[in-house]
Amino acid sequence: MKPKQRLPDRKSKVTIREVALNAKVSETTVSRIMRNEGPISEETREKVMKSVRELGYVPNRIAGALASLNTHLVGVIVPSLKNIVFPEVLRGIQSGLKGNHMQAVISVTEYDLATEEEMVRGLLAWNPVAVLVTGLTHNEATSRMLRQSLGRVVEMMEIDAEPIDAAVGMSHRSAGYETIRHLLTKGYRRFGYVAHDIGPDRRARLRHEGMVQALSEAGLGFIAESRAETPSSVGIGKAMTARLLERAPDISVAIYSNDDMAVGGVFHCMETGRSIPSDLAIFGFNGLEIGQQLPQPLSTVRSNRFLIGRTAIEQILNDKERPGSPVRVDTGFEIVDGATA
Amino acid sequence: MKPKQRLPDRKSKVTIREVALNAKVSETTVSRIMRNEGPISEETREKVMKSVRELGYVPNRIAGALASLNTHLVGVIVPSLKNIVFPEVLRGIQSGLKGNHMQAVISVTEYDLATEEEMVRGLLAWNPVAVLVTGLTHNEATSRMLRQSLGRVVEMMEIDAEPIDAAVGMSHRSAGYETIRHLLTKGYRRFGYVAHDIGPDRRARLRHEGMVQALSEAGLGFIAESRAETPSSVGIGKAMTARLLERAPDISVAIYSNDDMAVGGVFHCMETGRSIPSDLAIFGFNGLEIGQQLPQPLSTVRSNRFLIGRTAIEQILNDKERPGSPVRVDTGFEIVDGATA
DNA sequence: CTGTTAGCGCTTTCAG
DNA sequence: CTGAAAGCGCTAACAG
Repeated sequence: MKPKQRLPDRKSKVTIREVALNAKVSETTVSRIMRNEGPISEETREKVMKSVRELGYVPNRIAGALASLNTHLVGVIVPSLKNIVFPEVLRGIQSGLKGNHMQAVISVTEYDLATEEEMVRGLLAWNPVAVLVTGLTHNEATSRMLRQSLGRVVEMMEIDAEPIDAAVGMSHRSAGYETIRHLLTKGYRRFGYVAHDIGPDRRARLRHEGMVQALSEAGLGFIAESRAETPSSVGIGKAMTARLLERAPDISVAIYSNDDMAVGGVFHCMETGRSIPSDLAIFGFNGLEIGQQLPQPLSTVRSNRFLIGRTAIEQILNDKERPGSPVRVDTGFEIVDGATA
Repeated sequence: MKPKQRLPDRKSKVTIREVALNAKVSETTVSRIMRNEGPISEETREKVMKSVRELGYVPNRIAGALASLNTHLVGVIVPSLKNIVFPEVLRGIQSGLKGNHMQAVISVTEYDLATEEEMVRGLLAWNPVAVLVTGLTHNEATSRMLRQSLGRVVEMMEIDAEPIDAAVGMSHRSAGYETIRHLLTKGYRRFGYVAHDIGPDRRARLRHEGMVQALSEAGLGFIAESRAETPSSVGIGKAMTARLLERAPDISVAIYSNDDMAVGGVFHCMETGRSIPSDLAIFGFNGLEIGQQLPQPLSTVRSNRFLIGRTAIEQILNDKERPGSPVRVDTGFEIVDGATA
């Protein structure tokens, strides 16, 4: 009777201990080699690396993090993945992380501050080196947690208020203000506003405020506004444009809460045979590729999403400690004078 | 001389120890309460929770994970965040994770298998409960690591080959095949193909193979193909369409590697005054919102990205152990008979 | 250049 | 229902 073959136990993890035993060195030495730290003789290194390869050893970062009190984790919280804006921020983050053997733990709030609180609590439990959150508005508990957390905290996207530690983004209020100044210069006087549900979208609200201010300084105001109660999309942009034009057929320019919505406006005009910009001018926000590739490039404001993510990471890489007083980094914006307004 | 005020040390973390001391119970009890596990008297629970709140205790998941040998981490690897497809998969994942107090660690490979290897190694070091990777093709080292890893492994997006543990997605080869069958039924005979750089995009290649097969069975083939050497985008779709039409002005339908490219094709036709579909029919892949909102809804194949992410998570939630033999879950696809072909 | 000794903060038996 | 003891796998001093 043949003895049962002893299969290698899939569950038997190989730890630093096995490697050390196998290579006949101490665990410390193996640890040093795995982290490229401290002086190691070439001979020892090779001997150890041989064992590492033979055994297929993968260091356990959990244990490492606990011992060194340093996770190389960055927590990231974005409100949505629904339009391409936040994935672009994430791309910036990933690009900044690359080569720093740091890892991103990503959570999505769906624009809900209570969810944000939950996500922040969950992230902080992993002792991340830094937490990158979206926006400067949080609920009480979230703010407290972030303030008291040990690592860095970067609030992304906007810089219109005082951050906890650092903010990287642009002034949405100015963007709104400059949008109107730009359109006034071009001679527009009859303004309409088309938006998605901007209740939870503070930055869209700030832009709107900036617009209203600039309009009011010029003795004007929006003739009509049409706001949806759903998140932004091209379809909603179409629908809200139709509604706006019903209410106020005589407006000359429609400003949109963002490019997705504005593209919907463009499509609506195409479908109803309106000429852009003579029958209706259209102005968006973000500067997405799709808008720039339309037969008539969309007039809009370019926000630098990738740069925001990238810069946020650079902030935390440049300085592991919080600055004496909160820092704001302006990644700017740019009016894109397209063909639709 | 006043004694220097003793500020609460921001760096002094509050651990389970402090809570236990403060509440005059053992650490074990605090641990049980924090995890809602085991029988605890109401009295004790309240006493402890009071201390927890007072001290602002946040359990350290690193330590917890090390002790319990269970992180509630799910590693996710996607090739790109550049178009909206993978963010939609991520949304599905996040939606499935919600309420399971699990967290996603996300990495991006930029369609590079060596980068993927690095990312997989990095992720496995955190002992995730599961790893969700994109596609069924990996390099040798990656495959080995995934096979030997302790947790579940779900390969997302395609099911055209044998997975390591489980695959969730659709058959891209069939999608390509069915696309041609559909267009043949509609009477098209003169086919062109427009693509982004599909070298690293195995799924686009599989679709192409399926198309070529169906064409060949009908005694046909692509009259012309125009492929870029860059990732997909609306702009590239425009440019490649122009190039295709130069080479073969007489094709009747252009099939695109995906919707982004196809939308570029639509815009090109608008700009050059071609009628769709009479002058040129256009067919995409993915079923993105933008395509469906065009003045003429795009004819395309709907892939269920959100569902793929969602289902991948459900797989690992349903069964913590790997199935006896690899499982394939088909999330299907659907021909969208739009107005462009 | 290498090893020894203590933990990191929590969970898990196993006893009461 | 509660607690004591023994680690999880690794790293950080500190010696040699």
